[in-house]
Amino acid sequence: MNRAFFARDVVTVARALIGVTLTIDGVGGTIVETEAYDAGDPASHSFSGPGVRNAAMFGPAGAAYVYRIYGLHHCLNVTCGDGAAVLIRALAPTNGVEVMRARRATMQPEALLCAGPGRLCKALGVDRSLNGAPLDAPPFAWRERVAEPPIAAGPRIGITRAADVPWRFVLPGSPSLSRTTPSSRI
DNA sequence: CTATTGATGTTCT
DNA sequence: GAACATCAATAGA
Repeated sequence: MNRAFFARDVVTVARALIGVTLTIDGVGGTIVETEAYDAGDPASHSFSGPGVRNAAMFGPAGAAYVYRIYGLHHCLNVTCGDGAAVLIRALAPTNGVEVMRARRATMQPEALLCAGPGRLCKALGVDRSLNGAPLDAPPFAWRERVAEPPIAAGPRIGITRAADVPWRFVLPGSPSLSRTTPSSRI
C-alpha cells in the first residue's frame, strides 16, 4: 500500500479500502466500513477551510488524520489530498485480538471490538499522537485484498449536513459494522 | 427491539 | 455558548 493508493478520488479510495487489512503495531483487522468526506462537502471538517484541527486534511495524501470527538473518543481518517479524507469506521478483528480486548474497558464479542470509529481507535491504540503520520511507514501496515469484495453504499452516520449523500461504504452483512441491528443494517 | 441520556474536550461563532 | 463524523448504560415496549 503506497501513497499513490491514497492520492485518488476520495470515493474511489473509500471503496478501495473495503476488504483491506490494516494493522497498527501488529493489532488490527479487515476494514468493513468507511465514509468519504471532501472539501466541497458541507459535512466535512475541511468544508470551512484549514484550521487547527483539520490541518492534516490539507496536507499530502497518505497521512493519518486523527481528531477527538465529543470530548471522549478519537476517529481515524486517511487523507486523500486537497481537503479530502476517508473515515475508517469499522473493521473485523484479525490480529492482536487479546490486546484489543485489554484496551477496551467493557467485555465485548470479538466481532464488535472495532465496530465503530471510537471503538476502533480505542482497540488499536490510536490517539492524536498519530495525527499527520505517514501511512506507508510503521506503526501502520497494510495487506491488500485479493479480490474486490461486494460493497454496499448508503448515507453517512451521525452527521446533520448533507445527510442524504450516499458516501458510506460497507461489506454487506459483516457482523463488525457500527450499526448491526436488522433495521439499520444496509 | 427502540429511544433516551450522561459523560466530556476542542473548535468555532 | 453551541456544536460535535460517539459510546455505553438504562428504561420501556
